[in-house]
Amino acid sequence: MVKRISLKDIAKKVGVSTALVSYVLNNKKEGRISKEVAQKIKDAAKELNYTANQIARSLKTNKTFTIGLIVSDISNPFSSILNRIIEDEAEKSNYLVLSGSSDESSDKLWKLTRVLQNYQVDGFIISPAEHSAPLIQQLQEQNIPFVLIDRYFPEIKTNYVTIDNYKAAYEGVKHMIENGYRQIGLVGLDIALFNMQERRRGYMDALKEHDLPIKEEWIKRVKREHVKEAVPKAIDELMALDEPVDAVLFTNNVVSTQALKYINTLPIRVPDDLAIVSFDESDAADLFYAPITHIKQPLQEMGRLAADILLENIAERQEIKQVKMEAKLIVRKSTERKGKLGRIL
Amino acid sequence: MVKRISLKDIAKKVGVSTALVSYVLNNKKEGRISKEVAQKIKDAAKELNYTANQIARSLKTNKTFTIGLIVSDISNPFSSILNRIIEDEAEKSNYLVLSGSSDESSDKLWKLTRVLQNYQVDGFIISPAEHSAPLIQQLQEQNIPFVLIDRYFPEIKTNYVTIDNYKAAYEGVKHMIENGYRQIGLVGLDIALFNMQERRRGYMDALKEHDLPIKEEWIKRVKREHVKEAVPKAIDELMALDEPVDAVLFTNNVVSTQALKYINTLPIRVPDDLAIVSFDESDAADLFYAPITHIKQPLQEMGRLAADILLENIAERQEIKQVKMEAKLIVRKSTERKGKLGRIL
DNA sequence: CTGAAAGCGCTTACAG
DNA sequence: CTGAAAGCGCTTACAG
Repeated sequence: MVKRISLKDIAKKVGVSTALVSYVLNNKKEGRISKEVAQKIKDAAKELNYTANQIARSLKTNKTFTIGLIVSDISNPFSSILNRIIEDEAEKSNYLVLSGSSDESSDKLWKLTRVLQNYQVDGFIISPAEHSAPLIQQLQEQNIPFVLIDRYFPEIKTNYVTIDNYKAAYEGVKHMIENGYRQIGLVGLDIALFNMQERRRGYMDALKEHDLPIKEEWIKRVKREHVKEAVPKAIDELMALDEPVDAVLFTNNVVSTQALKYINTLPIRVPDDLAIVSFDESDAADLFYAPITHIKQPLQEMGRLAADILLENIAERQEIKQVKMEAKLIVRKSTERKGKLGRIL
Repeated sequence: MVKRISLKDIAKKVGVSTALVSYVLNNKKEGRISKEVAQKIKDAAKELNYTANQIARSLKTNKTFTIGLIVSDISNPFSSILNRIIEDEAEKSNYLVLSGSSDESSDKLWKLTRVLQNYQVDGFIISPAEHSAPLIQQLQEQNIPFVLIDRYFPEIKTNYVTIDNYKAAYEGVKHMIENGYRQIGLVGLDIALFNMQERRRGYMDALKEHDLPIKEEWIKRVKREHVKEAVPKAIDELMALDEPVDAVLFTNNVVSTQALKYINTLPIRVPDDLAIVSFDESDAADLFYAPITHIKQPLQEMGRLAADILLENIAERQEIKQVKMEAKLIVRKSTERKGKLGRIL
């Protein structure tokens, strides 16, 4: 490495103190420093190609201009898109994003927050793993600025930005009911998170309020680590019932993508044999032979708002903000009115 | 924020110097410190829940245990998967990843390296933007440890990990020729990068060596900023020629996904009317009604190797390593032998 | 208008 | 076996 230029180098070159150099370069005490000296310092800095050592500055100021982003898996499109949005929003305020993946493990989440705290990040945006309520509670007690995104714990009073998962699921199921489907199943992740519970609750209430039966065997939960095998199995089971489902709600994008890939290989037709609504946009949902009706989360708004709330809280402690946005049901071919295709063919 | 515990707090509590605490907690001078004192210090650290301030440590040691990852767009699955792989590999050596997106702008790339250098990252993994050769050259001259990934500049001697893009494209096109396709087009990004050139060269050589004509109007380059409109337009043009193509190579995953979505809406059938080979895996390629034959890059190996090379270079300057891996052609329905389907139907 | 000095929280060469 | 001291590169309250 070439030796970095420090304040001292500039001070020596110009023949002033490092203090003066610091003031000038940070535009402090403007007007109280002679224009002439200030210009000399600025010229020297430019000439030497000086940039401040952010580490030294951070040690002194106790501020790093970094935020930690922790999601379940940064390679999941849902997360990587959020990452990019947050990166762009943070950049406007000269913040940098340090990201990490918890793999849905509260243990790993704990470690990550610990490591990132050692790096003195100014705050966190977290999509918490299951069973991580105690950790989140602890962060809250430590008065560390953070915003939860996508997921939150209703029993802990924290900042969060999410969608109304109950309503989103309810609307999706209601839409299928209105289009003539009656045996509606659900396939989701076997994760003890409030947003998943809410999606299930929305599903069940939609059925209930339309006087449709709720059957335990229509509700499938697959383990995150075994999505590849468990999703096909779940679908096979749903279709092999005495009373098979004629529609299904996928409550997660990973499940949905896996399911679509499998269904694509089966002799069942969508929507004739099976209508589908899934959470989240995806290339898979777009490219399935019958484009999938899906619940679109306002990622752009969510990411930006989460970043903004965090940055405000870093600047000055704010009141707790809890934001539930509306998801949008994008209706497409996978839920076309039951019987319609049949009649045409 | 709750006040962080420092070395001083522990030193005071135990009644020793901060130096001793530092030695014990870092397992330096083992055996030369009395077991009894060492234990006391460790107990106190645990009790006070001490973790080292990485910023202070970095200032002193000139080492941050962070690496900067700069790609074109971190929300592109190709990049976000690499990000995750690199994150996991780096974590094994207690490194953290700071990532950023250059948006294919050498200017933004320059800014990002600058900012990340101010944060004293120990090294970089970069997928360079077009026209960024001078910047890369400069990094090299500054003796900053870095590894290029996916893309590199043949005129600059740097570490890199990539695939043999020439061969990958050549094999893909050869495969289509062998399956009976003769009018083979190419749609790629209008980017002045060596890997894109190599893919075009592989495409052209495959045609040449099989005595097939190369027509300028069969080669389409679309602007990255206008993929959504430009890809459909390119495909329309290819199909509207007096001598339309009967096969096409998509040299980039973004182009390919966009193209598949559009082709899905057209009355042309794949592979009967149009055979397709595309670079990179994707859900879109999997879910297209005729699963797409594609060129699979060994992302796992590339990401890990890039991280390993970087970490070795951070530890101690190494000889320059230039790695070209083999991509794998995954043959599927989109390139089924020409006429085969026709005969069966 | 400018500078000397303290201090952020560590590490480490040196001395005893 | 242990500690005093210097120093990493900044910022800033204070003094003049």
